[in-house]
Amino acid sequence: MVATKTVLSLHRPLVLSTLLTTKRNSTILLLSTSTAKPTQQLAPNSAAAEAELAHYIKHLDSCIRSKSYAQAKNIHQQILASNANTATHIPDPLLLEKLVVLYSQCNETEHARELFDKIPQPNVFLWNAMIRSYSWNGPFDRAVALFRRMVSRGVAPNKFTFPFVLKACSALLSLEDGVEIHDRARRAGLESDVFVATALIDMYMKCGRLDEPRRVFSTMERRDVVAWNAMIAGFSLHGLYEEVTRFLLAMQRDGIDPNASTVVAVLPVVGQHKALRQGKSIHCFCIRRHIHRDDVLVCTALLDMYAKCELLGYAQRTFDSMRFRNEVTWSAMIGGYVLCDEIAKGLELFEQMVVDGASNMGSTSLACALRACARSGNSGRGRWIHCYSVKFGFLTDTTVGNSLLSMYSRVGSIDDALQFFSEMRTRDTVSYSAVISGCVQNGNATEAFSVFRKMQFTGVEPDVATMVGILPACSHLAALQHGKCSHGSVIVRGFASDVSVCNSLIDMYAKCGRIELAREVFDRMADPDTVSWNTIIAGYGIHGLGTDAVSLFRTMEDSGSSVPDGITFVSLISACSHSGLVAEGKHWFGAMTRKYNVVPRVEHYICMVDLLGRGGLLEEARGLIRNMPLEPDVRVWGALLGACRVHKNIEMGEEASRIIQSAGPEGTGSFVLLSNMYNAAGRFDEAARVRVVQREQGFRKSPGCSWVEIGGVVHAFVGGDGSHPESSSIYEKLENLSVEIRRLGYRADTSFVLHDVDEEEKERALLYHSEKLAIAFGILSLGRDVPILVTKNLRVCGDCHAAIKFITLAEKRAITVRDASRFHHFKDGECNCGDFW
DNA sequence: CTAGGGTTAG
Repeated sequence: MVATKTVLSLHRPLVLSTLLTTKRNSTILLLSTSTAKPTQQLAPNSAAAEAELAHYIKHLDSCIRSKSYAQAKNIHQQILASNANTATHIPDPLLLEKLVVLYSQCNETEHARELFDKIPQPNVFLWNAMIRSYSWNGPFDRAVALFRRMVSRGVAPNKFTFPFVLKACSALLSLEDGVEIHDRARRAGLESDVFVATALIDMYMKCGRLDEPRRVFSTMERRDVVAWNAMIAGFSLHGLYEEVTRFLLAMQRDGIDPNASTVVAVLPVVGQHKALRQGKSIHCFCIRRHIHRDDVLVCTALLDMYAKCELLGYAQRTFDSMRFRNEVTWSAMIGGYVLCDEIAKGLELFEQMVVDGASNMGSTSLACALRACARSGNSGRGRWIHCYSVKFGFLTDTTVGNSLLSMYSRVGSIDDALQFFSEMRTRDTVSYSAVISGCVQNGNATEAFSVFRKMQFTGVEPDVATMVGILPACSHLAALQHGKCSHGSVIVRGFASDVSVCNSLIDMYAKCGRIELAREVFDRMADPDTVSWNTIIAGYGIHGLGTDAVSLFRTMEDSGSSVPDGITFVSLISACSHSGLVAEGKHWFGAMTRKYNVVPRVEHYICMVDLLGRGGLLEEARGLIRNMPLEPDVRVWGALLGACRVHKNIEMGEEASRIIQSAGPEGTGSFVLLSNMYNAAGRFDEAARVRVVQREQGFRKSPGCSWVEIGGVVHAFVGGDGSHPESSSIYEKLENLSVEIRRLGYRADTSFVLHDVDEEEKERALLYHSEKLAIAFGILSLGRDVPILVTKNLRVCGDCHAAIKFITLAEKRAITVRDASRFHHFKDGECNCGDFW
């Protein structure tokens, strides 16, 4: 491009002579006179040059018309290189026009713009070409800016200008610009022009307004397929299945035949609604009209529709029958398998693509395949795709990069995710969000905060998903101050009415011990969805407020707007379980199937076993497992084992643990329980053996850890922790407390100690449990009137539970402990869980 | 026509 510039200016003097003789466009004169220098080379052959140029232009024009862009560019190069006749280097106005059109059509927008800017007074045609180029390739705001400049220069936009600039508005989702341009079109009397009106419909639809398209559509002087398609595509975009079918029928009644684009516009919403019958009839329509045979778009849309309807056989058959496939075809098919949980087949297809469809490989296909890896936990394949992306240059693509981040976090390799994240060249909001939620999912909420801070520092704007990602980090840490801060941020950014954000806020407040604030957020919601109800019900559950959870469920029923799902009943039954409402829980378990058509899944049996087990009905729990229609997995037996441990039923516990052990490595989470069980039974060798097996199989027991937020800073402790700067005073406080509570009647229950050590040692180990450290620090740091909330990642140990009750007496203050199961509100020597947790 | 990050339970 620099070269072009040089050439043009070098030969500028010639322009004058040529133009003076041809007088094609006097404006060029103005351009050139200011910089005109004495010529070193006159143009004796200007007539010949002119002829040659004319020849080139004609050739160029015909190439552009026949869309032979490569050839056209070639001609441009010839003109540039043609030293034989220097006159051909001139910025001839007609040549410039052709070149602007050429490069704008080739989507080399910048190049086109450079040439465009050399034309002092472009005509409408050129403005349109330039605006069109921006509206296709972006930057879209430039199309709008150019439109404005065009208008201010007094050039009247025509019926081609409006569609182009409106397309840019839809890309920008800028309703404001769109409305302004609509106004101009109206004043220009072009509002009901078929092209303009269609573009208006499209723009309004994309910007989320459905009333205006209907109005514009009704005022149109005539409606062609494209206009109908715009309406249908718009409704399809908003998932309005009924409207789509209504317009589809109306269109045919109006004598307009649906075409391939119609079909392509309709099928996504058909798939979305799993309207298989409709989908099949569209398929038939395609066959009748011969519009699907080699149309990649139609076939891909059909394939996708079948996949969304979970008819993978039909999808695959459509896929196989296609003579031509593109990236979308492959991606849709792979994505279909992933959607239907046929992960292995999805990966298989990806492998086939690597062999047979490599030319179609693109970032979307890679993203689909990476999603499959993430879902299957197949980190090997994921890494392979990482390598593939490096090899074939896909790594710079943010979609691929973000998929990799997600894949690594989903398979548990958060370190790899962080490593890759640090190496990424461009990190957008999605990248940050992926890493933040990745950290939280992998249990590292602190890291999530640090990434979040870095994000704000870098100036990448958080969006709704980012906030939904960071709020669980607050929930996890029970970091109320961080949570409130995030809530503030949510309000400032205008996300406060987003349903998912509210759901996360409800969860955050509930888990930070402020159930009343959770309720407030819930009550303010315009229309809570099922997740909202589930979250608030579970919130009451973990606070031991089972009765409130049940009454809330009844309200949900009455409201009728959200239908209870499987998770609702998990939340409800476990709420009953945490409050000892055994009969109530049983009732809802029965009603679940009878009244709500929710098929019990393993999760529900886990809750039931937990409910019965905690209530001491161990036999009944075991009976339930034996009679359950599903295969009980290790988690079910784990729930029984947990109950056996609480109720110290060694025999049944052993039975449960045998079954869990026979399941092999699957029983990861149960290792801890099992080991604790043996420890509680005094069988330290067996307990140790379990831990060895566990280690051999590569499972690390997450260490018991407790934390407390003081002034917005989370202080974490592990058992026997000496790393805290205040350690010496914490231990001193604990020693004093130990004396005090003993005086009040506390006796250590050493059966909770995990190691085979002598009694005195055991007592010391108990004294330094992480929850006690955090509590001691809380007492030291917080004023008497400030409530103490300590969070523990595992269940609070039984000895600590007993000790904390005495501590509330000794210190005359309330203490709240949130463990893996629920909140324990300790006060005046009692706990609201009633020793039932 | 496809595709990247997100909420609820145990």
